[in-house]
Amino acid sequence: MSTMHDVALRAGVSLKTVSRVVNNEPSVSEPTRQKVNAAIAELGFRPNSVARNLRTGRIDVVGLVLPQLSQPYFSSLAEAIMREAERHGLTVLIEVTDGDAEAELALVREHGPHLGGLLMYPVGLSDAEARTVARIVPTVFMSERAYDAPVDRVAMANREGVRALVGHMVSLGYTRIAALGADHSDLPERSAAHLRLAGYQDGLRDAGLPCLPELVIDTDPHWGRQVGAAGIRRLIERGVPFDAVVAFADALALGALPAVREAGLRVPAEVAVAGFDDTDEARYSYPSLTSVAPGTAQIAREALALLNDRMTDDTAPDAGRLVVADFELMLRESTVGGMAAWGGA
Amino acid sequence: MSTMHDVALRAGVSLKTVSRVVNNEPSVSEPTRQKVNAAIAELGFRPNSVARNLRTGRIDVVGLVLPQLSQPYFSSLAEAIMREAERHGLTVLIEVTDGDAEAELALVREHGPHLGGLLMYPVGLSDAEARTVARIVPTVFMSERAYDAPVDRVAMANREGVRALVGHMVSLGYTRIAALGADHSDLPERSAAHLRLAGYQDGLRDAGLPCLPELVIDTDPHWGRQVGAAGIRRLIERGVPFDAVVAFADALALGALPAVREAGLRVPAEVAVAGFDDTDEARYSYPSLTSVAPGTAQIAREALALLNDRMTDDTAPDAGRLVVADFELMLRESTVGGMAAWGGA
DNA sequence: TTGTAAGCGTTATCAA
DNA sequence: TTGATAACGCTTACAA
Repeated sequence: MSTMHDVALRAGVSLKTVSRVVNNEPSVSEPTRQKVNAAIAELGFRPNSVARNLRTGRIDVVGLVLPQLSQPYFSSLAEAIMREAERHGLTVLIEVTDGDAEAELALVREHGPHLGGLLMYPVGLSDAEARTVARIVPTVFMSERAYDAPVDRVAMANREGVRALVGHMVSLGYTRIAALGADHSDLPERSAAHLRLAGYQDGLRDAGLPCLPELVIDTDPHWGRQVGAAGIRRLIERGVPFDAVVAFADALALGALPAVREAGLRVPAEVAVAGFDDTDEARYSYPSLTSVAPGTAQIAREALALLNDRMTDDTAPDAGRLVVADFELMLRESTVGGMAAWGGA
Repeated sequence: MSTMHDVALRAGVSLKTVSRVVNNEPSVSEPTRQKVNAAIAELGFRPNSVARNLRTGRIDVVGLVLPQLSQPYFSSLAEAIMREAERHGLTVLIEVTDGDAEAELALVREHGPHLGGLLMYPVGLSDAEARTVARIVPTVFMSERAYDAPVDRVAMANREGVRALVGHMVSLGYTRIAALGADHSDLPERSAAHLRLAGYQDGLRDAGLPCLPELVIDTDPHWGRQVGAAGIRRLIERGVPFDAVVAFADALALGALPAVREAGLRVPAEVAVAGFDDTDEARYSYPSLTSVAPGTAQIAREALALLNDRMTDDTAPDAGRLVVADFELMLRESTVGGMAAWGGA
């Protein structure tokens, strides 16, 4: 690899002048700039970011801490964030914690000091630990739960999204709408469940419908397909009549689909089903699944804007800022019907 | 952040002695080592990897270049590689090309020189470009196509996997087995299709069955669900009788499932279906899908072993090495039947 | 066993 | 507008 020194020699200028050109500093005459650029091109010079980072103390690498990568929501979030980071001239270093609360803090302790910033989807972090993290490195959380810590946070429109989803079902004439994935603990880490349940209640209230406890299905916190299927089976066994299912996650909804079919009910003719997250599986399931798209691209954009702000601007406010991304209702066959997923005519 | 200097001052020793302790060099007396370690602990000192890398010229960061991340195979591959890299003390920097051939080379040109090594899933790279890449940075390809270049490569057992899959179907009594996803071009980038087709033919030959051209379905190179569904519909329209489908990718198979059902055929009673890749969707589809698991964990392990070898050992052979990972047949409902995907009794 | 001095490739300071 | 020189935090000779 050629260095600035080589370029300087070749262009017949000083090291510092090359540095000026590379960094687009203003005070360089046009002829000089051209000479230097020519030398850079001839030598195929690329600035050594390691040396630059050492010197500036600034690091253009931001960490992205996720509980998993092999899960559609996280991998597309990661993709969106990498795309966005590139626009900011930042490189993303992804770290996976497997949802281990201890690993989350350990990882930040280990890598945090040598990162320019941190984007984190925290899972097991306490308020105190969140404060610790923010002290180590400029941080933005992407999380549904609130923290008692001065940390910026980007969240989904959990409540509004489900509320709109319920409204959609009501508009189609469904009235006995079940909620799948509820939680009645006070655990802050179940905030997504709490907010979505609140949205469900809002939606019913909007429509003047009662909120019937027997239609609210608590489930295991691990929102997988089996959990969704089990929830619906319980509902059916109890003999509770229902004509729609608002699942708090696509995976729950995708488990609900076969469970509904098992009972001999057609989707959406007899029972409408919808989820949350707008994962690929929702788009391609059979029937395709109506879902709330949480605005991943916007989440990425806002998260990087907030982080960049904290990384560059010392006047960033002390208190944590909260940005809630817009949602979008993706209407598909599981509520509005239509042709089969792969149906020709 | 405290530096070695601070630690040295605190421990009352020289900079170099601290360096010795940090790097576990032998010639340090036990008392000194303890003093230094105490100081390190008190100050919470972490060696600055940027400075270290600059000085040593060695970089403990390896690039991972993938066409996508938001696709199950790639995100689980990435996860496996990160896990494995950690065992080698390496950090993984993921880069996504969106399958753009130009972006692949540009990315390597841009970041390659400042990476310790490179793991790449090439898509549009020519032989010449592959040689260029390998000249820039120690590289291991994870790819089904062979390159006329001295680059190590880790591949799936494409041919053997499909061969075994056909054998499995034959053992269940299926005899008119269709191949879905074939390609009859000579394009090297379609190697996966070519190898899997060869495996299909092997399997038929093993069983003494003829290879009927009308059962070999060429498809679009983009192995998605719609493509799979379209292929099967064509087969059905032509009135070709078949009792099994070996799809060259899970996505094709997942498209085949509804297409088969559309025709009023039951899976697997009347038509068995299987795929390749063992994605999550295969595991959770309805019915769950028999598939060839390509040994992702092993691919990650071998890829890092080869790369580490090239990064550290100058005696690594000049010629490119090839490692083919073991496959595993994941037998599920779409061939062996059984309870419904989520079925209780 | 321990310490001193030099240098990795860049940017920042200050003077020309 | 340009350039000489120091410095970022660490490791690697080479001495002591």
